[in-house]
Amino acid sequence: MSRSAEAVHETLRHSEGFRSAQDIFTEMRADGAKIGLTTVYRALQALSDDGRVDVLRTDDGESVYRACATGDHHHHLVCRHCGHTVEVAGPDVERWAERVAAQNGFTEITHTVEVFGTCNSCTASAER
Amino acid sequence: MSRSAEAVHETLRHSEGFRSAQDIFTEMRADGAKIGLTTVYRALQALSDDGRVDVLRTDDGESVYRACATGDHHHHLVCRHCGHTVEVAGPDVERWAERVAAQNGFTEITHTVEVFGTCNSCTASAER
DNA sequence: GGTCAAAATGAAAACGGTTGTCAAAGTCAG
DNA sequence: CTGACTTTGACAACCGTTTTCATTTTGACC
Repeated sequence: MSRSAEAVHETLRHSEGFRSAQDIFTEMRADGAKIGLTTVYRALQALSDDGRVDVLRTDDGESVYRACATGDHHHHLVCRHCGHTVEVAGPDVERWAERVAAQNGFTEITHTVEVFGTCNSCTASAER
Repeated sequence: MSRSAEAVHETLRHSEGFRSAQDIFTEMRADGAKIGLTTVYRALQALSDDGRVDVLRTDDGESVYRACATGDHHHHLVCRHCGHTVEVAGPDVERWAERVAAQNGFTEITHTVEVFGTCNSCTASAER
């Protein structure tokens, strides 16, 4: 893994929620890193290939990245306001997916499950 | 709902799986329809706003559309080879999402759940 | 029929995130 | 130090999508 990929990973590890490539690039530059946008994209791709970061697509088609605590399979609970993200395991969902797939003759299952909502503190600040 | 939106909806209704905008546009043109790409995009947007078609993002960021049997909340089981799609209800998943959200103090939940796999007939043709 | 304003249409340009290009810079074993 | 190989980054190209804007169509109302 190249030097800059590590740097990108490091930046990601300090972040709370999902970040876009451009976003990461801007922050790294602001922190004085000498890195190009191309390299950030390459690093993110490499990291996600290695399963070291998770990737999500926003509704407007942007890819967003996050360094997750574990490489194990998990899903995300994302606050749509502040981006705060909780990793959640969902054994029930896995089983459900397997079941409906099998019932319909589908094999080699993969699935995407993401939950969006408003987190505690954002609810609080909205009420204020 | 405008004339061309109906035409797009009709085209979609004849399709088996999820289709991209450009794809739909090409087919309609091939069928002799006089319609512009812009209008197809606008129609798809209107239709999805009305909940008359479902939208998905492919892994490479393309939006794909499908006229679904029901306006009720449901998920999809999509064959990654032929695009064949089955609509599935997932009450268990809904409950799971509600539960993990509540446990973490999240409210106003929405979620995306899509399952990809290889369908019966594609498994068969691969073995042949 | 005719007139007019509002809505719909589509060709082309703009947009924006992402990926490709390619030459320069860095790395490292021998 | 040298040469082979890898990494980097400025910039251009790409591609799906959206915007623009002038033209056409629609549908009231006479």
